[in-house]
Amino acid sequence: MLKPMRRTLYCGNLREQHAGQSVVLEGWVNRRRDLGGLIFIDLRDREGIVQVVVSPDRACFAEANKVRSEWVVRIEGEVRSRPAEQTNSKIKTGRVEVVANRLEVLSEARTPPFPIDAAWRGEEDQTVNEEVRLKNRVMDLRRRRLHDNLRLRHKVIAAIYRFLDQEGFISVETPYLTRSTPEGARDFLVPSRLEPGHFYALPQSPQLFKQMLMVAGYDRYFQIARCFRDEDLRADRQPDFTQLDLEMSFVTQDDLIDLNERLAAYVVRETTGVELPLPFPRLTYAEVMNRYGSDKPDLRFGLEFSDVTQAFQGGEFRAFASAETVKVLAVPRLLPRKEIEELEAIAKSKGAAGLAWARIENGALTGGISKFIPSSLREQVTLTEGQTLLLVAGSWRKTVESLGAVRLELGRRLGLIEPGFKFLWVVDFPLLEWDEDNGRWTYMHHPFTSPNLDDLHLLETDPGQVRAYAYDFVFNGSEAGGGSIRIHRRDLQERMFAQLGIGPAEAQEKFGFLLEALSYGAPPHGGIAWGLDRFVANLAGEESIREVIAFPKNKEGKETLTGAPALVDEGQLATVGLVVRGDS
RNA sequence: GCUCCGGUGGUGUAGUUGGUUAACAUACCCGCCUGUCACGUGGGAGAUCGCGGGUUCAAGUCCCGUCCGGAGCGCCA
Repeated sequence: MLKPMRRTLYCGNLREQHAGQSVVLEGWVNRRRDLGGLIFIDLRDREGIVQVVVSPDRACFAEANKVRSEWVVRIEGEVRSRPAEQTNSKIKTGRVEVVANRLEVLSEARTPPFPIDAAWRGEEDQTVNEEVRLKNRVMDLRRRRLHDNLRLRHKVIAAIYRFLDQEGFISVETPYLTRSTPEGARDFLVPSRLEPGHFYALPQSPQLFKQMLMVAGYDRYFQIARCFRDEDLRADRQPDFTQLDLEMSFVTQDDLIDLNERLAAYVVRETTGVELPLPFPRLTYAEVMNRYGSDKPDLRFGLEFSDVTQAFQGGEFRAFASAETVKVLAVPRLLPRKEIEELEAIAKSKGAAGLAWARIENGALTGGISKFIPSSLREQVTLTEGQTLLLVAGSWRKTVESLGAVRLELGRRLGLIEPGFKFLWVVDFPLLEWDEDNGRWTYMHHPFTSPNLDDLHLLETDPGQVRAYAYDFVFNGSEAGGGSIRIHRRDLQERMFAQLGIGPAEAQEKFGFLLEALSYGAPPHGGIAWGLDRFVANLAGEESIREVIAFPKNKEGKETLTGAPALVDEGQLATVGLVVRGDS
């Protein structure tokens, strides 16, 4: 009986300093190269790969002959420095190799459905259809890309804990089985067995619990919290996702912004080594909408709009003469007609009536609406040779949002997006916005957001003018977080509910527990929630948050690996008092 | 619910104005090979082109429908 071997270190951690040592390695066969009289095995574990040499004079040569990709083996051998001409600079262990004395197959493996090995040996992974990847997620997770992303995610979370602990924060867990509050997003419901016909809801965020923790005096709370929203998915949206949720008492908006940008800078430094200049730019909602047409502008490129409403006002170009807003984007290229039409389709999808254009060629405006462009336009925009002007006119909101979508598309198409991390704060959001469909005012952030006290007197008389103490945290054009100072006085919270059309009875029924908490001495407080998945995806340079989530759902909300959602048997349904209608 | 894009051996791709045996790389299987590191080399197997229908002498290719996937719109306090 051979004496049992135990792993001595990770394959990927072998270095020249280990030369001469006997080691035991356990891992997967990344690749096998059979030269006939000599076999090389690249052995892999989570830390990387190392080359193992098996020569024909060893008893284990026959075993090494059988081994295939992704088999799990244990190897005992001796570390040896490689001669200079035999080193491999593409891998960190490339200056050493392990001469095998013993090789034991721990598991055989089927041929993998797609290549696993490339990135581990320093090459680029082949792109594989995401459907295939998700169905074979275990094998996909075995690839280096996912290893790197999930470890980055861990490092981000660990850094968050270190920083917030240092700053005196306490992490508290709040429940996942909660009460449905049918405001905002659609809830996931969980039927109750003990009370058939009644339902829990999975939390869309820990919002109300953290506010109650503030009333209870915890002062500084945070949680890495899973949140659930039953809405359609996107590249940056999953039905269950992770927030960094935090809340502080006796603070102002500036205190929160300061703490959070220091946290962001710390996390980015600790995980990537990049130093973010502080403070981050702070732009008002009105500014970002007017200049970039988005409340989450991507500042990795310029291409700002100019307002030319005045120049066209009352002029001969009827479509623009009486428009509430006219905005122009001066694109530093002569765009072909076809491209302008594609951009127009984007503008129209965001509600623009059209996308007007003109080119500046040979010192003159030509094409499109060039003959209608008043000379006074030059007072707002600097025109230079080789530009294409793109113009939208209409209501303020539709104009800026549609031109904002065009700006973003141009940033991508023209390759204007600079590498790096661009953060900013968007502040002074409106408290309320008019809901066309329901003919009433609705909250922009959530109903617990405090109005800016300077605007409080307008709450009933001119609600649209009231600014909120609300702030969004934007990272490379994605909303990485959002927060607000909350209402901490019961009377103001009731006023707010009234303004939202939530009567006293309804307020009591749905939010009585919050109102009661507020009546027992609530401190001024505020907080923020970061979209952790988006934050990590941006750090990793990934387009989709599915790349930083181990077991994500696909576009249809299905988890194809295990097959969720799935039917359940009638007995299970009966237990919770449910019957599924055949027609649904 | 809507718009757009895609679906060809295990994987990644090519496939022209419709034309004969659906091509290439890689992976896989079997040989040969003692310094490779995407080893090399010789051979082999592997796709009814997502599915159904239509047009045509002839469809991977054109048309219609449908399924699956992705990007976006709506939606997401």
